[in-house]
Amino acid sequence: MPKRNSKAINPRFTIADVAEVAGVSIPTVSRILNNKEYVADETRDRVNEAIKQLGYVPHIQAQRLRGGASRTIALHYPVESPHLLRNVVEIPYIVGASAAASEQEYFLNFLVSQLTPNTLLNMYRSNQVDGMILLQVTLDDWRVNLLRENGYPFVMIGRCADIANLSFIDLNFEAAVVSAFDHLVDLGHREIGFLTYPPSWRNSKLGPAIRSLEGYESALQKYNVQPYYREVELRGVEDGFAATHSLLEEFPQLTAIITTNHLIAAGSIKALTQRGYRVPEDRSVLAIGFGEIANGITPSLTALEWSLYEVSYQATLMMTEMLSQKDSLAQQILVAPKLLIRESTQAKT
Amino acid sequence: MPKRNSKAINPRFTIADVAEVAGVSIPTVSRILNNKEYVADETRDRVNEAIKQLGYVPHIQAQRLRGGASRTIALHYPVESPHLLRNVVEIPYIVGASAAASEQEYFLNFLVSQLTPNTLLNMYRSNQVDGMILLQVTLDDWRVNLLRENGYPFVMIGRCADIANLSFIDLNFEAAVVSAFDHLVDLGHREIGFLTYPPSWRNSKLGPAIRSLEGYESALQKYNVQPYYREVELRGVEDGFAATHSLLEEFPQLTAIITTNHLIAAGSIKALTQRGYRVPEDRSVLAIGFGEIANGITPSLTALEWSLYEVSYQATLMMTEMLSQKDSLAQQILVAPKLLIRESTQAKT
DNA sequence: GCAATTTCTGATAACGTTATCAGAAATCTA
DNA sequence: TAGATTTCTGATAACGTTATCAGAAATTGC
Repeated sequence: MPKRNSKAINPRFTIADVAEVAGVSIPTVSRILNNKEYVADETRDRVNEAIKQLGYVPHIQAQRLRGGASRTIALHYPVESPHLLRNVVEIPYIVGASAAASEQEYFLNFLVSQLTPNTLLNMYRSNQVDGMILLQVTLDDWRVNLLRENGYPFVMIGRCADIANLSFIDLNFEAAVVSAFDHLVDLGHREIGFLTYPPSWRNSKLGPAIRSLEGYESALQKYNVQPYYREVELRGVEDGFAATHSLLEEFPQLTAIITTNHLIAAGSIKALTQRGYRVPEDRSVLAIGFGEIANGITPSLTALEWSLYEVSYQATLMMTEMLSQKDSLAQQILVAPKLLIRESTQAKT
Repeated sequence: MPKRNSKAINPRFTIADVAEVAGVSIPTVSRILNNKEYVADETRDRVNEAIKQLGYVPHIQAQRLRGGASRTIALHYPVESPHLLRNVVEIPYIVGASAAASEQEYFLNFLVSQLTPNTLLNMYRSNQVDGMILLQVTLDDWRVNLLRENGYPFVMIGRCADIANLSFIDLNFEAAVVSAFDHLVDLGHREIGFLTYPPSWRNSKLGPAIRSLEGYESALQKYNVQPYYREVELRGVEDGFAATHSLLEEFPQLTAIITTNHLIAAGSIKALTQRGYRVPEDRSVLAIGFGEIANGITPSLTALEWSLYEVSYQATLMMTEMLSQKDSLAQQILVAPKLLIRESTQAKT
């Protein structure tokens, strides 16, 4: 038995130990580990036996030092105040990415910190990551510009304005808003209120905010209906509650409300109830978004929903494919939401 | 300007390039990078200038190969079917761990896959991680046993039965259940139903299930009240809905319900409403758990809540401390929940 | 049966960093 | 001022792996 690493309680064997036990040279062991050709069956068996006997596992940093790639992908979710993070809907993003990364034999680093341009570039320069998946992409996102300029691989969940040659997977918010109107107009509603993303999102050019409004414009034209809308902060139920009151104060004729967030919808329902309306008998509420909350609300929420797990799973596959085939073309995918009819919408009486 | 790495679009400079530009030797650059003593100020300035000029960043795999540690912590959250994962409450666990890891200059790998004993050990053996944070720890958890036997560092969120010399941070479920009774008995309730974790959790000896029941026993004794309880699956609102109906069918005298999950509480409220009770005027509902949903439910949920962000932040600090000081003692922390009085409980009339 | 080819194996160098050591230069001590 | 000490720097080796090359052994071709 070769000498053990005295620093650790448990032995850490190296390729040299395996070679010694099997009575071969180090490169021969390496060849067998990497399934190279030209190895005699008898030798292979003997080496594999030694590997098994020692419980040998290659030192991953050494492999990467020689090999170049770090086989690590980072998922960057920029959060200003992580400890205040309360909206809990995005975990499927992380789980989906983690699952896909594992399957492709990559590691997934999850990053919530605010990055500076330098720390972002250093992620690549230090070989810490091979590629990144960016969440919360704005229309003019400095991360995208910087990585594009420097030729570092990345995939967006969401997208920026200039998407030439960039890979992304995005939720189709335009289609979502139009579908929301489709459903409600089908049910006979014509006076429809819309609670959309806050001005801050629009000002920082976040995709959902911008494209929801574009979808809203299309829907208004398509059905020749009047605009009734508010831009709402997404901090929680209270914001939906206040905005719905404000909207109905000005436009009491509304018979349905569309929100871009489930909690906001919960606030709408609260406000409508307080004003003496029953949901869905008197007024309908339709949410665009995601999250288990849809079932927790009374009445449960009819919603246009996306599977965030699928989205980030796909994004991660796009990333690993991009890394394995250097010259692959940019992939651009838009995902339409699914209409899940629950209890909060009903035909206009 | 030294030669560039022709493989990359962008240059990757090494310590040798810096040394050449600054006109010093490689070890001198290394010394400056690592803030070692005995470097002339003039030399230091010249080298820093070169580093800045080249945008040099150390190759992280090379550092780790030489240094031994990988400065990576993995957060293991075992999920049987990741794509089916719907309960979205645990994201603060990930965010908290990620934030703490960044601050301590560690990387956080998030793992959802089911691990085998071998893959778990190989995480350490291959130097992929220095330590792990384990979620969903059972009372007799094979991961704990294996890592303990092999002397690999880990921290539990939750805990197993034999905690001698192990570090963990756990939610104090016993105290939570007792506090729940404190609050309701204070309000005059005596006939209190309890919806607790499913039998499967109890059978696989998951801590919350076991210790909630222990807290339940204490509370029953403390207030000399009768037990009325159901073990409930936690798939969603429907489970709470059905269990509450079942419980009230048998014990119509109940005036309050305690649940161990916010969605289950939402189901309880639905069932109570359907049976003609107003919440909180006629019946009270109190949840033990976490998540923004508490505000989304109508009426909003009075609850005993934990900050999962804080919990995983602390767990990660425990891990990094353990890694930096070899012989530190095991830390064991129990966190009591905070009572947040919202709308769903009220004095018995 | 001898050259040409294929199969197999090991020496050596390299990846980019840090640790160790030794020697040179500068400073201090008496 | 000579010796001792401190400050500074560079040569060299090492971390654990993979790639390249060359040479030995086995197989093939004519």
